Amino acid sequence: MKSRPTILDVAKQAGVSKSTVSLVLQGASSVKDETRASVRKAMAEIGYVYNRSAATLRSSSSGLIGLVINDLRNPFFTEFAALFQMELAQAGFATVLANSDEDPKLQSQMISSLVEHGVSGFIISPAYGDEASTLAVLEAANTPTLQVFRTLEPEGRTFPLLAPDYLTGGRLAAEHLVAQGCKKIAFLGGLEGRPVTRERMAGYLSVLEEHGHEPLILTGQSTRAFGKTMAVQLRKDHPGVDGVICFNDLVALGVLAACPDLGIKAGRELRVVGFDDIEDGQDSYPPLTTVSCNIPDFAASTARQIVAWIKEGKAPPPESRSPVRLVIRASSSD
Amino acid sequence: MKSRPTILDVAKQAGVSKSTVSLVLQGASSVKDETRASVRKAMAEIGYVYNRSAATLRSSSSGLIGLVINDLRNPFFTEFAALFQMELAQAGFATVLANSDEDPKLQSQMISSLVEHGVSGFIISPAYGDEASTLAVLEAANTPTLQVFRTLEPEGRTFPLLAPDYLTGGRLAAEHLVAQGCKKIAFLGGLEGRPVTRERMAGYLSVLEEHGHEPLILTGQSTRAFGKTMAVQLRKDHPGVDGVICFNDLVALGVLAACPDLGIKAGRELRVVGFDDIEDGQDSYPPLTTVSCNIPDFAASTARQIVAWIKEGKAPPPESRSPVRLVIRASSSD
DNA sequence: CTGAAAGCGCTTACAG
DNA sequence: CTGAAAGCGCTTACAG
Repeated sequence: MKSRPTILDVAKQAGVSKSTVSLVLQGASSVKDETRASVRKAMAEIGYVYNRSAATLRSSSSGLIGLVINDLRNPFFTEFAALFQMELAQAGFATVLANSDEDPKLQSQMISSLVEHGVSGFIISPAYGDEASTLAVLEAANTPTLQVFRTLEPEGRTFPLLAPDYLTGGRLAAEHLVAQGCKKIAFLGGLEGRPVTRERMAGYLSVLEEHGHEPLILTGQSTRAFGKTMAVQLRKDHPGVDGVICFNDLVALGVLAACPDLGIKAGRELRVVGFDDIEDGQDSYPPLTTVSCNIPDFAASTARQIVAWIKEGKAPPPESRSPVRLVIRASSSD
Repeated sequence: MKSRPTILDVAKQAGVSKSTVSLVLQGASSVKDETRASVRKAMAEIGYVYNRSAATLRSSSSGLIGLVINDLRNPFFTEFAALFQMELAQAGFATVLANSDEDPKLQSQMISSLVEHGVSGFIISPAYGDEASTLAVLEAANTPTLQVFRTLEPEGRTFPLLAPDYLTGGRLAAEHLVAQGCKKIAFLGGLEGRPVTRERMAGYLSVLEEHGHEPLILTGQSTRAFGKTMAVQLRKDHPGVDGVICFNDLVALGVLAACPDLGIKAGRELRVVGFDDIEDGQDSYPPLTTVSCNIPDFAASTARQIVAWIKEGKAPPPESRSPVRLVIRASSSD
């Protein structure tokens, strides 16, 4: 492992001073094209590799962005993470990943580690619990920080929140089921009392009230397994239910998977709507009607905003909501 | 944004020299317990944050590991990435993520960027194509590099490969279907000629030959959509097929999703086996029989090996295969 | 067990 | 447009 060439080596090779090399590296417009070219050529010749640690130390900007996700195994977050990382790479930033796995202790630890690495910004879809400590670490970091999808601060906002318009999503889903003629519509999944659950549910509740329908709410884990269990329970305890709005697609896919064994025709006897529009829903049986949050746009917009904040100091507004839309498939309209 | 305290500030606060602070930071055993305690206390008092860029510059070890994945949206890889990241965090390393999205150009670019950030090691599940250029960038990095799941170097090995024993997996799947009484077993999905496809298929082929069965191979994309299409095509062109081994679970889930509309009873008339054991397969209808690669163990072992290589210079053997096992569920044994 | 000094590879003013 | 000098915050020998 011989040590890598430095800008001094490049300078020598190109016959200029190291300042000039540094300027070329930073893309400064003040360097003559000719000089720039010869510097670039020298770099290629000796296999120069930019050392960001050195640059970071001097300029205190690492080009690293910390992405902290509460549950990376949920395809919804994965899709976001993958797209966000790629957007960021385009803008010249690398993404340091941390999966907090819904564990606030782990979350604080990982954030601290990212701070040591000098990340220039944070994107966090936070795990709930021990909010004060997480917020304290983040605040101490004193670096642009965006909350996405969820917030640790239901009241007031230290860190701007970017989230889909969950409430409208809940409304769209409920209106659709009412329009399909459903008489008894249940809301399934979502942890009680969480802001996201509350918002999605609020949309559902307001529509039901407008139409004089009785609501039925069964909160719980947001997993396939919970969806399966609930399908069984609905059949047993609430046979009248003819439509369900699920907290997310995983729950909905669980419901759909349980239907055949229960002899329920999903999409006819039981109309099912999910939330998130993960890829799996396109190929389930039957294909899943769902509220799409348009993750590709959301990821691109998140990347743009954190980069703008870092580069130009423009903090986004305390809260922005991105549009959602209903994607109608056979699970609700057979 | 006032600048952060440095070890000098800590030293002043604690009344020791900055070397001592540095030694405490590194956990050197030569520092008196009492001194160590007072240094730690000083750090807490003034809110000191370790600056890794500075440490990296001097010691040329960043504590960053680059994870380059060909398709992060595939749940199989996501699960690996999430678990690997968490293992690594335990060992004091942060994970920088790059999704190459099966694009070799992007892959080279992202690797270069990670090299600039001074990653101490690479884990790569490579995208195929333009192998020479990817390998060149990696080689120039001159840092511990492990290939996982796939290799860019079918012959010889510059970078050790860690992969599940795909061949045995293919055999287990085929033997199981033969034991279930299947007479005509097809192999679905996997891109033609890729090493991973070849290995899984080889296991299948050898078992079929042992039993005097005719093989039927339909390669293609490894997606749910492909599985759905193939189910239709099987019904039309190869109605005799009573068992399928799919390249991965996504293909298998696609086949299962298509069965109801085709009037096929999956698990009886058509026995389906997948590969990977992603979570979704537990809750599909019917639950999916599959070859498990035991990702939690695999991720932990990968983390251990890269850390050992970095810290102790122990490179793993050129190739190691981890055990697989068949998980039998209703999709093949109703 | 602790201190003083040098240096990692850049960027940043400041001259010219 | 280019050079010489200082400094970012650590770690690393080397003395004591």
